[in-house]
Amino acid sequence: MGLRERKKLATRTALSWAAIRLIVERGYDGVLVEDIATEAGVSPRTFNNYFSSKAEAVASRHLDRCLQVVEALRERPAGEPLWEGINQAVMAQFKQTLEQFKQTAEMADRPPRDAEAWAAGLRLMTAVPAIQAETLRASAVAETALAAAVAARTGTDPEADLYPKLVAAAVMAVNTVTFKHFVAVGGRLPDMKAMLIGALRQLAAGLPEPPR
Amino acid sequence: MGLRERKKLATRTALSWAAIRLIVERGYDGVLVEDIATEAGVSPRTFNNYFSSKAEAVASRHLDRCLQVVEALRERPAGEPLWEGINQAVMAQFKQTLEQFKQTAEMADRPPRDAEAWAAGLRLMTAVPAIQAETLRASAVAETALAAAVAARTGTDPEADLYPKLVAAAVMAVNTVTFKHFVAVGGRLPDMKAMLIGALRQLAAGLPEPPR
DNA sequence: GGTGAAGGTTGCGGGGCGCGCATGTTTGCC
DNA sequence: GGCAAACATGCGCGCCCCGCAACCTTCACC
Repeated sequence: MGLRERKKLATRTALSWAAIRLIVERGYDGVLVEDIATEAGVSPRTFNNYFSSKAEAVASRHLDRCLQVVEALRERPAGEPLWEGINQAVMAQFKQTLEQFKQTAEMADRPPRDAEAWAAGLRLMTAVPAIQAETLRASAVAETALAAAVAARTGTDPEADLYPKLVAAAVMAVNTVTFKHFVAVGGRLPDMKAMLIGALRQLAAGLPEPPR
Repeated sequence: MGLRERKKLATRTALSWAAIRLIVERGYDGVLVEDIATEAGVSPRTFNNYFSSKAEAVASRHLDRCLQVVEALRERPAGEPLWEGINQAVMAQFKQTLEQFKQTAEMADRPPRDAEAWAAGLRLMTAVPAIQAETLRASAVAETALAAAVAARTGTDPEADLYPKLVAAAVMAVNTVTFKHFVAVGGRLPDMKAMLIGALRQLAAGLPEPPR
């Protein structure tokens, strides 16, 4: 990867993190595009070369995370059963989310005792309609890619067949629900891993009636 | 329902239809909020008393449709199996969507031969990022309501239990996929009904591997 | 029916946003 | 080393969204 592309990626990431940090701290309306650009060390005009709105900048991290799941699935051994591969891909990315979460807190230069304030800000941020909308759109984009990966793995047609789309939608749904819960509990995860696995298993097995 | 509320609802609906009609005809950027307001017979300022963006006005019809599914499920007899109720609720609303679709075309005052132009406009409209995002958010809102309905029906906890959320997410996913296909084929529906039912059945039964 | 309170609509004004365009600067390639 | 493409930036404009204040309609209670 050339210098050019690396720089672009760095700028993009910096803008996205800056947007998240500032908005978590000051609230969505308390942050101008100008602030984000300044924080990332570029001009305000440049912000809109990368993102077409504040919300998109925020959701961009989410999009990247989701696309990594797709990447992970594509790299699982070909002979592996579909749902085993999905399990592994999702779990791998889940661990990485934890890393990122810690990084975020560190990047915000916060002592651990402010963790609750950070979590509260996160909750507030995810409650903003525009951010919800853009985050969901990111999920939808990733879902399409995931469906393609599932189709490739199961030998189905990504356009004509319903199965890969259904699987993709179901997996993304689990991802979304889990992420919401993650934010709701403020980043502390009691048995979230088990929850993720359990949800995926339920999906694969079907949902005829509530467990137990 | 008093006169006041009826008027409000009428204005809201009129604004939403006007937004859809104009945008399908002229494209998203070819329509100003002012145009929509004029079309609906209110002042531009009033538009933003009902919707906080053009995209939200468009998605509002989708939201209403989704919430009707929830309503329909709530009105199914209590003893009925969950997935039977879901099937009926979804199918009932699907029929209504057809009605609405015809109505839309009629409201646009178009002879049937312009159906392709209308469909093309629709496709264009649904490709606009802001509209995609807002539509997905509407789905998410409805999903929450659906989860609550499922919880009520299955005696599970809408907050703590994962099952109702998973069911809701899965059903909404089917709805979304179907709607996309609906738009993709331009409103002509070969065996979409069977497709819907089949998808719902697959979900209930589980997705361990592709059918056949 | 009359009347006050609540709820809606509208015009005005302003800050912010998103983007097209033109210009200067950096990167990649030969 | 030099050229072309890609990128960052400044400028400017039109639109959007919303707060505010004034006016008008509906509703409930008398």
